[in-house]
Amino acid sequence: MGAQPTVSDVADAAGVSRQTVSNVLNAPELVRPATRERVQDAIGRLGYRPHASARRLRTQKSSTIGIRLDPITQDGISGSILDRFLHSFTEQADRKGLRVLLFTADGPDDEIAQFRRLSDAADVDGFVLTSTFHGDPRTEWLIEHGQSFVTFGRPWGIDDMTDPQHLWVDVDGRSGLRDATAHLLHAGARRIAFLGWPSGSGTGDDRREGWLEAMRAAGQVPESDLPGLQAVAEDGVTFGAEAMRRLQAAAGPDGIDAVVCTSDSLALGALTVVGSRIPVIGYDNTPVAASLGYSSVEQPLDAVAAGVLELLTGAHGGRVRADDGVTDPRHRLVAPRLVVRGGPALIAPR
Amino acid sequence: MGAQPTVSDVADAAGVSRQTVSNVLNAPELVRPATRERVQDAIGRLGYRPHASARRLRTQKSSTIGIRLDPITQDGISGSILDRFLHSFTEQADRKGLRVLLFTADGPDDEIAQFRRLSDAADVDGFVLTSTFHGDPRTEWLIEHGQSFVTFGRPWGIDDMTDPQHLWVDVDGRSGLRDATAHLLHAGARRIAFLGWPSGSGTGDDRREGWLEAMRAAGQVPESDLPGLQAVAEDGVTFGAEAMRRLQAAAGPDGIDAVVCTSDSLALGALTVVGSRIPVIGYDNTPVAASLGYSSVEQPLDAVAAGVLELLTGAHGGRVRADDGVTDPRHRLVAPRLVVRGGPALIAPR
DNA sequence: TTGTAAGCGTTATCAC
DNA sequence: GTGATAACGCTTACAA
Repeated sequence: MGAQPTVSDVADAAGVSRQTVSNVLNAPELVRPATRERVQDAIGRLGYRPHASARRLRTQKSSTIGIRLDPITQDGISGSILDRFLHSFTEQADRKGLRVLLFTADGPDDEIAQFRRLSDAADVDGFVLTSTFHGDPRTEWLIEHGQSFVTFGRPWGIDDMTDPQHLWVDVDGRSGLRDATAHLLHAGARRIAFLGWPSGSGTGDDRREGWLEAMRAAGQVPESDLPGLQAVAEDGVTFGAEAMRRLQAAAGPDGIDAVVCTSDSLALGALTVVGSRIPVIGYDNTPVAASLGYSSVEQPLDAVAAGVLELLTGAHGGRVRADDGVTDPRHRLVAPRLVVRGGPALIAPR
Repeated sequence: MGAQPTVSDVADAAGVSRQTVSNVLNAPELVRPATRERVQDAIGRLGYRPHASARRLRTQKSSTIGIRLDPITQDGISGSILDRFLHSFTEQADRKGLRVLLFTADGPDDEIAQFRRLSDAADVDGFVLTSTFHGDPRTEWLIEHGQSFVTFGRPWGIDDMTDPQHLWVDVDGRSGLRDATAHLLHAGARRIAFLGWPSGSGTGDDRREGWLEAMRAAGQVPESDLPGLQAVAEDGVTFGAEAMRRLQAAAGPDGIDAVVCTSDSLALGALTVVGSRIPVIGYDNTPVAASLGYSSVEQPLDAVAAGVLELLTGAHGGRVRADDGVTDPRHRLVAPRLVVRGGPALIAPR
């Protein structure tokens, strides 16, 4: 390895000044083609690479995005969703010359402490937040402290959704569940149940709306029956199973023709109860849904990552944009896609 | 927010020189308590935080570890294992003042290109590699180029395992499967089958050895029957199901009492075939195993992360160590733990 | 114990 | 178009 060559070394090797080397790198058009070539050649020969920290110090830009790793969940199977987003985001960020720095935090307050730490130390130029929730204190702090950030997930407060300072990208869960429900209706199902999270979670309520809309549009079930076709549970396979049993008990003589869920975990729980007797559609299209063969609504994470990045850097790419100059739309709502599968693999009975 | 204060600002505020401020931060014992306190006070008042890039430039240390995000797998459910490791690693690294930088790569060659990019730019001081495999070109490159690194996973080449330049931490999969098999034997099972990956994968062969050892130690099944109690398949739920069927077909009249697998994906596949008729034990203790309630061998990822970090930084913590001065054991083999569960939730038949 | 001076590798400013 | 000079914020000799 030996010491890495510096601009000076390249300059000497090419017979030019340090400055010219820098220009070749950062403003090639200012440099005469012949010289440029000579410098490029020296760069290649010496294997020169700019020293990232030096450049960051000088330019006062870290070209680094901070992102918190979600806490690991116990009873869910959807951990891989952030994983996939992260993968896609890292890959795309890399192509724009941005690095992704990880951190962890115990709860929102700790996360805010981390924001402060990382931004004060000029370690990052901006943040990506995931799992936004109702009355999220994190975005407030970030706005107040002039930090660039984009959230994967809408702000769920009353007016927050149109706050020009809050850039966000989200998946249109409502349309996802509308599509899932419509698909089942089209396949002949009438009484389609909804299995979701307790209300108040924003995301969950939104998805529930999609089911409601589709059910009302179809008009196959009287409005008065709709409440009985819903059950809520915390996310998790066991909770899903439990809620499914409640649903069956409450369904009355007509029963249930199909189920749509707000997560693959709930769907899997439901499936452990109903098996392949009735179709169950999940949400997130996790590997588990794919493996077991049940339908699920897929979030287009590549598109989400691209949107987040675009909002963060400005459409033209490059470095993280300053606060001002935001002229593009400030949020993106991307449509999910229903992945239809035959039905779950059968786990043979005892 | 305004500009961040610098050492000079703190020095002025405390009525000392820049140098003294730096000493308070990096060598407090050199500074008289009274002055130290005055400086600390000014730091607190101004909210001073050292500029990370400036410090890194000066010290020629990035205090950053690079880690590649595994490619996302299609048919597997174990993606979350790296996820959990990453979480634990990031958290522990953070406590030692190390940052974790992410990158992605398409295959080993591309990953090596990334190594070069990140190390040439002095963006990272070292790497953590996951998913090592037979004849892994990555470690060779890293050694050759004097880069610090630790692998999660043993080197599987002939002599590589004792290569003093290759630090590694791994989970003792052999003992994991030995325990799993022993547990089943203890519970009364005799003919225990092994469902694993095609030989050559190091990790898989090692785990298979554990099963073999336990079976031979028990002596309940004649040696000549053992080959018939094995099936191999690529990792994945559907592959696992298929292999399980082959296993049943080949088992002969005595059948199979239980199955141990090299992954939760294979185990789930097997379960879709045998249901709860016979016990199946997986590997990785993924959320899916927990949710569905089948037993699995858990990798102690916190311990692995701690080991990796320790090897990377030296037992005393702090910064990433230089190449020389490695006196501690150069690898850690940590024992996994069998998590016993009642049996899989039943997916009702059609 | 504290202060002075130099330099880490880069880029921005301004002469030439 | 190219080159000297300064500065980004920090740490580390070395001198006081």
